[in-house]
Amino acid sequence: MNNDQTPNVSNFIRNIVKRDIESGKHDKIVTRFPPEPNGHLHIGHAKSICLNFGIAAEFGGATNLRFDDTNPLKESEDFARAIMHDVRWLGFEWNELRHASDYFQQLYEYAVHLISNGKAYVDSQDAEAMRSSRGTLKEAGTNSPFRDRTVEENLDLFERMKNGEFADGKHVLRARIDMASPNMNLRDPAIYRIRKVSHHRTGGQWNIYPMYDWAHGISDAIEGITHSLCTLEFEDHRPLYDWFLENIPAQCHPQQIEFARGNLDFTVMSKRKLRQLVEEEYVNGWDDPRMPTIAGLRRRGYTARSIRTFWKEAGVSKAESIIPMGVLENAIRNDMNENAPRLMAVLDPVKVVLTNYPEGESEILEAASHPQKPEMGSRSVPLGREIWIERGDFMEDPPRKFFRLRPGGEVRLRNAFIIQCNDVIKDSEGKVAEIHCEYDPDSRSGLPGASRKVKGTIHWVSVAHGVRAEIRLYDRLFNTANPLADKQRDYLEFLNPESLKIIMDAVVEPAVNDAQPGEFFQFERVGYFCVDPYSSSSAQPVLNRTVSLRDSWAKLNR
RNA sequence: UGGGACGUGGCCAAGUUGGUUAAGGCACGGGGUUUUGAUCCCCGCAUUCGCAGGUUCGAGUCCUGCCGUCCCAGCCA
Repeated sequence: MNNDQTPNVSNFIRNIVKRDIESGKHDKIVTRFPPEPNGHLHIGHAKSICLNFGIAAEFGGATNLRFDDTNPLKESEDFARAIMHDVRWLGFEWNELRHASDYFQQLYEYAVHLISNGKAYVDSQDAEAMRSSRGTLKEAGTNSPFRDRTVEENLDLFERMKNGEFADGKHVLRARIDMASPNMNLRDPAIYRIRKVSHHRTGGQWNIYPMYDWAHGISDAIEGITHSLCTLEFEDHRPLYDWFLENIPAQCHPQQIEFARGNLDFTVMSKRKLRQLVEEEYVNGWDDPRMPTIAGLRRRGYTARSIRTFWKEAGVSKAESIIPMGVLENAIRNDMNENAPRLMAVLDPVKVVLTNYPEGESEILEAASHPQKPEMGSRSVPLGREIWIERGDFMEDPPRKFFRLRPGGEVRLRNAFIIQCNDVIKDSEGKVAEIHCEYDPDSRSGLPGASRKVKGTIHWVSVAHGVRAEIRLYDRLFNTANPLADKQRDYLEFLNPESLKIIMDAVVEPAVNDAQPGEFFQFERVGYFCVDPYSSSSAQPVLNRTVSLRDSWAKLNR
């Protein structure tokens, strides 16, 4: 239920694909995931990845990874590498790796074809003139004075654009469609612009670069894509997508289908904003565990499976929606609950002395790695006369229904003994410094005396054996559900100042020393944590909190 | 009367060409098990599908009108 066994939910795209296969329109489907290599992938891209790769896999088709690298000003090989890594990490392998830039020559030839048929022309207006003659949403645009150049002149000019004879912005190639169209995309859209800059893959080979609309559909056609899935904002571009393919000798005509992006609350998802958070150092890089990027989620401890399951359960539709962060958190909890070995860690330690425990002695207890899965084995947990417990697990004057330790009260130490509190030692400020308890030797886990009913069970770590660790407590990046809702205020004002709390003196049971970077655990009664892949060392383990456990006690006290 | 789309319980979302009682998940409420106040297991949770009319023996599914929300005026993708 919390793995890839989750049944596929029916959605309108799957229905279209299914129908196309049953009707024989296609006997094999081909999809593509087409990121622009100008930033890192985020959880929203994961939806598209899961959809494109998932649906092709389900129907025995193939999916290409294609970089939409038509704007050399913004793109880089570094981003491309990071994207490939993230796609693979998510668990998908592409059929072929392609680039829009692989098709630059073909795209150019098709443009010449368009010009030759009088369907495109070189416009020499400047950007400002083009903008003002485009009209408005309610008024038609006006034709460019260059719209009726001869085919020969257009051909000549376009070739010279390609050859680098003109400066950036001097001319642009436009499709000749309809300046009065109610659809702004059809008002003679630009298809080539001059950019005398080096491209990360084609170098200085080109002085002109195709626009998205021109490059995308043709790339789809070249690759034999059957279903070109994209987000809702491209709905208005579909008539243009189709117009282009109808006006070139394309070998196939893919169907563009739009679906709603996936949004999450308490975060932002635009590449521009994520880049700002990184560049202005509101976070520590693209892979900061608070970021909704794939890299951030990975470092936070999210598994690829949990992300896949999350999107599978969220479904795909055309209705714009914002999914609560709690749903994503629930996905990783389910995965971790199933697969995370259990350990004990004390985040806010207070010392307990077992006064009837022999001085200088200790013992090794065996504790199951998972309460419901004996096959996951066990680990050794040392216990001595002094242990750390959570400060919050003791109260001198507790409220009703407090099941933990109190003066005179009994509590079970997880995997160990039942103890009873006899004395409380305080420091000069009245803060609890030490709690004195007696333990019941007959109540050790596994012994008959352990079956005694005790209201509460708390976790603990031996003072003599515990390992000091740095623990990073991550919380939501923003303190409001929709940081963009308030148009008067900048979204940065809603950054949660408590999104990261660092605890330097937490204590973890020694089994943590065997942990590898990236490995995850449940710290019982606390939450799910993973070993930070970069900062952690055996001398000073660093653990990131992925997500806390559900806490109905805390909820009750809210 | 610019154009394009969307509107099913708190949040997602399924609803085959109109046909008996509107899936499922999350959240929420109640109960049980439990050496994690975790997990797990039961039970409950829309007489109603943005609103108003209409067609029909029968409509969330068809028609008309209205309301609300989102997208489009980059030589970005």
